[in-house]
Amino acid sequence: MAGTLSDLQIEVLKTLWDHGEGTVADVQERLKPERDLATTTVATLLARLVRRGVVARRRGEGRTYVYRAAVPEDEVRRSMVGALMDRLFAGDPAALVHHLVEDQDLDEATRKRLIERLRRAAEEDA
Amino acid sequence: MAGTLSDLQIEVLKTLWDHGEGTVADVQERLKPERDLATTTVATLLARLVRRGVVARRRGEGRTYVYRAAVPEDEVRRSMVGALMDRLFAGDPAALVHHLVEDQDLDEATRKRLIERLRRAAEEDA
DNA sequence: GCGCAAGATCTACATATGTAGATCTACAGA
DNA sequence: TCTGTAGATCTACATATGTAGATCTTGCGC
Repeated sequence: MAGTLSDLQIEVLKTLWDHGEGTVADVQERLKPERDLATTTVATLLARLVRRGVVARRRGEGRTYVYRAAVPEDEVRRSMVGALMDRLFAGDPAALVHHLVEDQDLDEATRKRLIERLRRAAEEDA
Repeated sequence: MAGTLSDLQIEVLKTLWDHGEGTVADVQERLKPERDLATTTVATLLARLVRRGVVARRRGEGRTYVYRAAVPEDEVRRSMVGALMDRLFAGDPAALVHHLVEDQDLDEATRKRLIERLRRAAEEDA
């Protein structure tokens, strides 16, 4: 139930998933390396995410609000990967894997590791 | 170089990939089962995609334009899967596969088939 | 040759997003 | 108590998208 989230929105959520809850200033700080946004911009982003229900907030020290993700990372992954599969791979996960191995432009090392992982995944299941 | 494409935009492209080039009317017709859009709406969508460079057009019979995809499906897949991997799986394809097997909500049959495919993919490589 | 209808293009509006200045408010320190 | 300021909220604007009515154009049938 995460709906579609934009790149930036996911980056914001990521800071919350990875570093736990945080104030507007915290989030701004964490995003800094990637994108240097004004404090108000970050505040707006968080406010919108709260309105959407994917982020929640509580009072912290003083008047400050402390934000936290209201949806777990897996759920967002599930929903977004699902959407992508539906749209581009007719909902077939195997097709996506196939694409990963065949068409995605992976360097040799990565490819090797991926195949290895696939083998393991396939085995440890069964 | 496909940038981000919306759901609807992909559906439009899909009609072109799957059925080959077509006029506005054709595309509208093909989209009908999914979304019943006005002719002008489809025309607008196509015009915008042309402006973006992902769709091209040529003159057909009379004054009609015939549209065709200007980017191949794999490229769009590559670019969109790549973006998703970067955003949600730190660019690690193995993590995405892991997610597919572990967290994606697949029914038993699909899961079985997927594992089988993984095994095959892993073997036929190496 | 002429008018009409089919198709192209223009204009328009709502919502979402990226971005941030302008304000408002209330807490901590003088 | 008064006030500066940190932090929250409001307002604003550009672009993208979903959607389609209003026009404009022109090839075709008569």
